[in-house]
Amino acid sequence: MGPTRDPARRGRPRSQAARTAVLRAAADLALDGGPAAATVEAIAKRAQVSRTTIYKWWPSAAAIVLEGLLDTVRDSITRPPGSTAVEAVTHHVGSLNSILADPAVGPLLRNVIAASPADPAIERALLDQWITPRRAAVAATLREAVDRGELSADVDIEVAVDALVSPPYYRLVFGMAPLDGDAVLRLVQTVWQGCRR
Amino acid sequence: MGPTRDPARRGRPRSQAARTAVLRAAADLALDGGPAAATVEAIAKRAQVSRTTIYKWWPSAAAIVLEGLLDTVRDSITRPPGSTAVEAVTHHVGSLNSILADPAVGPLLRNVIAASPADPAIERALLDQWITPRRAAVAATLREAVDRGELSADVDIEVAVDALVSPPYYRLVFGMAPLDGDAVLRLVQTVWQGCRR
Amino acid sequence: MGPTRDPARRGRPRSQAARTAVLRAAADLALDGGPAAATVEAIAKRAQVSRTTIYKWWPSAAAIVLEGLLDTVRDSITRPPGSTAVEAVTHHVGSLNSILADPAVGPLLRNVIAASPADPAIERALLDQWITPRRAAVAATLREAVDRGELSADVDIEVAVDALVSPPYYRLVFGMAPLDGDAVLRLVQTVWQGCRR
Amino acid sequence: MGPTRDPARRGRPRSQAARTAVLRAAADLALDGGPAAATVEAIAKRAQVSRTTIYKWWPSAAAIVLEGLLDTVRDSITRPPGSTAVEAVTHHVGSLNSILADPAVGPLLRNVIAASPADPAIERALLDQWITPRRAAVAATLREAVDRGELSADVDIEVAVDALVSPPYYRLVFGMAPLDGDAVLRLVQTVWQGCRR
DNA sequence: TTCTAATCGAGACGGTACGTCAGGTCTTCTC
DNA sequence: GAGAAGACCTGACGTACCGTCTCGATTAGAA
Repeated sequence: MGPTRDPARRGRPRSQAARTAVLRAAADLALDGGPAAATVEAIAKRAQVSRTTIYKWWPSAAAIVLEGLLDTVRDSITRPPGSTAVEAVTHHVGSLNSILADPAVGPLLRNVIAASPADPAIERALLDQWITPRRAAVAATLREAVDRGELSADVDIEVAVDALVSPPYYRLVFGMAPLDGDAVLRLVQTVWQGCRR
Repeated sequence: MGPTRDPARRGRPRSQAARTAVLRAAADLALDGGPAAATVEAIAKRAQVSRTTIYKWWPSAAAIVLEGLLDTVRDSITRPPGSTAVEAVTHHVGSLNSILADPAVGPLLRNVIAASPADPAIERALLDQWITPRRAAVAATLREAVDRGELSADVDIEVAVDALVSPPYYRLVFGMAPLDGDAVLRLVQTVWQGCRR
Repeated sequence: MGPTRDPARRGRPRSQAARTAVLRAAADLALDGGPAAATVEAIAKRAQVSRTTIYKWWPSAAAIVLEGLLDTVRDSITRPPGSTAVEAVTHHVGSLNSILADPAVGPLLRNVIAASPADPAIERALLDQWITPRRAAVAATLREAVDRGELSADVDIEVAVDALVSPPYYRLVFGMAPLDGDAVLRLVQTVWQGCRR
Repeated sequence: MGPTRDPARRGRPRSQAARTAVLRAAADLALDGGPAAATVEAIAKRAQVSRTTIYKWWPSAAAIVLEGLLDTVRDSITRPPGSTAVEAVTHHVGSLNSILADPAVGPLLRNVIAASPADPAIERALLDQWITPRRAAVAATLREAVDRGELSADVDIEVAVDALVSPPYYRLVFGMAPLDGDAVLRLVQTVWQGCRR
């Protein structure tokens, strides 16, 4: 209930310019050069920031890319006001697919996913800050539909969520062409129908 | 009409012992140690094979792991004799899920997937030798069901395949718990129902 | 008008301990093992210094040996005070011969000479920092003797220098026994006499 | 005095074509590329000969270069008929200097010298087949002059030989310009005069 | 103002793995 | 039996990044 800002922060404050320069540089390098290009060394050089500073604030290059990623897609889980359950799901899967298909985002996420098996911290962050919230949003909508009787009571929500959201990731991680808008519609429709009886 | 043996193989023949030792070592290292442990250096040491020999036959550590992987799951795309279409699909998705959930296989595939964004050759091989044949098998079965009128004529086969096969991969790459047998059944059922009308 | 200390030296200062350890290790290895033993790898190991640090400061193993060599014989070109020209020349050739005959120096120089045809930088350094200053010292003394009328005016200084200094090198590079003190005396005497008329 | 050819040599005889091709290739490579270029690997490739064959007949690349060198300068120790001692010495030193100054020979010898500290066999061969015969020829001539009273009886033959022959080598191994004809004359004259009294 | 504390930039350092090159040794087939 | 072809192990190369470590320079609030 008191003021949350720390009143006793002495010393030189953290440079916001350095932070954004680093995030920007990491994204740029990763986008044209792949994961191999986004090394701490290269990021430091491009961001005009010393390596020491980077190591002070981030544990790895992948962590930088992930932080930049989460920054850009913050608040991307939305539900159109007044929408029905099926509309909401369609909107969610559609915007998820759009994000992953975005050439300025998808490759970055793919890089972070690639870093995750070697780095438990990345794996955790990815689950907690990316996967789980999105699954929860879809699951809530489905549960609502079940409650309203729109969907069968014995639907396995987790399985339904899997069927709805995994295709865009699957296509991303294997470098396949992303789903187009129609395909997303058909996907949702198919699963939705399958959940009615 | 002579025997099949190649008459013109000059020079010392390739050591099969070395090949298998390398594949074995790579798998072992990757399984307990993650992708970071399966370096060419470490593989060479563990397999008692020289680094140069490895570089002669494989372009990277990931390529070794992939080759070992493809070796172990060779001919894993099967269809139970006399099975109906839905049984065949269920069998396929179930065995795919089992493979990915196998603690001696899944992590290896996850590592290879992680290597793919940085290595176009790995990405290609993964698509051509892993993904495409499996998709084709499922797609053929679905098409057969459509032809027989078991499924609606306007089913989008690619979308249906996506919904059926992507969940196991999705759970693998994000380090989530794999689907259990029941979940696989429900997944297939849901999608199958969704494709009937 | 402050002290001579450099005010603008940023970053971690170079480790003198590492430098001397490397020079020492290189000399030791080269002395018992020959040029083949003094690899950068072996030097790094023996000096307890990382290979990268070595590559940061020296371009090759031979360069290290040469630097150590130049360190140990620094200021070895001296002229006894109050000496006549012939005494000075005798002293110079004698001490040159002693250096090359020194089992802790000669083999090192021989190694560096062996490296020179394959490495222009070594060849240059050898000429500029070893050969030329020594030739110049002898040439100056001879020229002085000519000026004083002790030697004939039409002496070819370069040829005389060659005759005086080359034998110790010749014996070193071919692995022959070095000249002893008497032989040096006779050598100088012979050439000196040959230069009087 | 029967035929010198061994009557009991069974199997395929050694290919002379291979031998000369190897010697030629080694010389060519060493001449434009320095010692680093004349590897067994490169020689085999250029000579169109298998590496195995080379290793069968020569112990190292330097040995090949040396053998080629000795082939080309065979019988180069001559004495002009009817020449006086001083003429003979002048001729010898002059032709030695010419050989070392020859751009098709000097660099090869320099390479072999460079290989000698790391290879006792090369060092031995160089002394036995190159240095010693030449020193012996000069020493014999000098001794003859002493016997005839042309030179002082207390001349140190070894020292005199050193002074006469070492300058060309010295200049070769350090990459200095070779002596020209006049310089050779003055060198011999100087030493000769110095040996008279 | 001066002190104190933190950040930042520069750069050296010990490591690990990379991918390559050459050296030798070997095994097999061909002439 | 000589030679060619080629696989193999060994060891060193020079490079790229890693993560850590000194330093000095900078920038703030606190004394």
